[in-house]
Amino acid sequence: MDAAQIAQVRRFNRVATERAGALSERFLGRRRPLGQARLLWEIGRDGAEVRDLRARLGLDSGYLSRLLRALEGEGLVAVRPDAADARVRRATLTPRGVREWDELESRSETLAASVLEPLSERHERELVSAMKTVERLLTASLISVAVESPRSPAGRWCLEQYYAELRERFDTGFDPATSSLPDPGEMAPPKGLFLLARLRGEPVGCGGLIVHGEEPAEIKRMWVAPEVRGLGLGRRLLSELERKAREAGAPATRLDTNRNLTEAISMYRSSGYAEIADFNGEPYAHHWFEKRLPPSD
Amino acid sequence: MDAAQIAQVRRFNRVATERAGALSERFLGRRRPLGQARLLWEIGRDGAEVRDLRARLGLDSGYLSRLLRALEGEGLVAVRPDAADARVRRATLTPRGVREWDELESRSETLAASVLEPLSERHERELVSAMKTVERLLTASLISVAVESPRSPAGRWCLEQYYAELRERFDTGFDPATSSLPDPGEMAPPKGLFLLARLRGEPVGCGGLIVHGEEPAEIKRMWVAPEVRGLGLGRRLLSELERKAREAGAPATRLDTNRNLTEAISMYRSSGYAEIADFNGEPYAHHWFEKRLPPSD
DNA sequence: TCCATTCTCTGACTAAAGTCAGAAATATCA
DNA sequence: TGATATTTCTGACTTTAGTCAGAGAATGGA
Repeated sequence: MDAAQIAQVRRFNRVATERAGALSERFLGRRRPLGQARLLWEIGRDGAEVRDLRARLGLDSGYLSRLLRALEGEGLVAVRPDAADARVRRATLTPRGVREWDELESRSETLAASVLEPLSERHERELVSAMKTVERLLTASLISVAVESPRSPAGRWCLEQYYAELRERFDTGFDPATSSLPDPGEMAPPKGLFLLARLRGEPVGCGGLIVHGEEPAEIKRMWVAPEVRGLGLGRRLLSELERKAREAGAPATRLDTNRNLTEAISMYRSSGYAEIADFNGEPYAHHWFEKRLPPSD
Repeated sequence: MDAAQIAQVRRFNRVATERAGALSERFLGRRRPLGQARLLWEIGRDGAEVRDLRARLGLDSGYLSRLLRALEGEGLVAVRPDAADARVRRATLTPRGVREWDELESRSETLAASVLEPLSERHERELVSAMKTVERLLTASLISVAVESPRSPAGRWCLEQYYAELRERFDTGFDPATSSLPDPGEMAPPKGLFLLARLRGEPVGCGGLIVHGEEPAEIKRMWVAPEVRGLGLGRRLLSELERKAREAGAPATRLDTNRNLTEAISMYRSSGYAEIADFNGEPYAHHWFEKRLPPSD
């Protein structure tokens, strides 16, 4: 990452912000304040719970309440208590609100079209394909990886997804109880740790590490959500776990895997893992890998 | 331009705006209001005239004045009358203001670096190159083309740039008086028209058309500023002029050019122009071209 | 020299956005 | 059942952003 690359990112930010400015003018184009327009948009055709809106837009509850009253006053929105939990309230669009929403939608579409309109067909295709790349990789860079507890709701959810995928992909199905997989508690200090990847707050991947003192550390339960595959998250989790293992003084990392997880196997090989003999007797595994770690400094 | 392309542009807008949001938080990160921070940034290390700031930021003069007073009050900015014209005032940063500006600069750099930081080297290169493409083509799509008077300040400026370039590139130099180039007045209704291309308000290209009734119309003084070459503006101007000629009932468009303007010649050829005999006796020309126009409907 | 124009500033506003401290209703759990 | 937490709402604010009219100084051109 050199200065020229950073300068390019900054130039890009400037131009993209200029265009994004046009986007908020799309909202401002209506005579409605931006805050109200954004809220109307966020409620959407299907409606939304007020607490969700608060979280998504990051608004103060008092302020949000007032915005809702304003939209209600204009006959665009109706707010009713939730059937299941009467503390929670749901906002839905009235027929007039839906018309207004459609109008915003169509403005947004017109704006997008106006970006392509002045370009020749060749440049148009070139721009769309570059935008696709930028969107994909910008999304990748929005993913944060941090140590969390495997017992947290997000941690449990990822592990559940992981098991479900194994059940589906292994020839024999998969039952966590039969596997020699460690108890979640093992992936917590002092014996190990658990990394969780999040995109916009939602969990999208995980990976566990178990440290065995001077022996090689074990990498377990690496999982990446299907919607973010191909963005390099697997490799990122892997190298982060290796770093943590090195910091803990492990001379190497080891892992096992099933023959059906072909992408994982090729990622391990290309990340410097060499196949070794069965070291843990895991009944679901067909391959065992190890990577020597350079000493931490 | 199909629905899938438009959808991609919208997805891109969403993600890029999300990142751009981080950008305004960079400003908000300081405890200073966004408006003040933007102004401080825009004044820059070299200072700026107040009227320029007003134009660049698009602010009301009263509002700008108050923002300047606020920054002055904090000891970040000094405003002094311009030496040449005492109506104009220049804003410059005080040493403290420079420190503040450097802080914003470094925040912006850190933000840009944080976009690349989570990516592998391969993805990093891929992202930077896609950003470059997006920036280039988004800039192209920000260029507006409109009919203006060739006598307007912007029109004159473009023509002057055009002449200067011919002087430089023609083997024989160039003197508008010797050329059979038309008087600017001819490129105005009813005999013709003049197109001017602008990027963020600044003129970046032009092209004139002279209509000869039922005879082929003539295209004259096509010029594209060096900094926006390669973005398809020449072709855009050309096809717009052809459209105007067709609307005026011309059966064809004609033009002449000098042998040294090789990019122009190849653009004419690839746009459907065929070489014809000298039709106007222009002393500086070596090639004459014509393109038949399908009748307008 | 006078008149129109340019440029900046001040005073007097408004609207939008956001904050904070409770109150009230409902749900959850020991 | 009671204590605690969650969710939304209202009232009473502040700050930011922006508009508009007009004053006053300086300039440029007839």
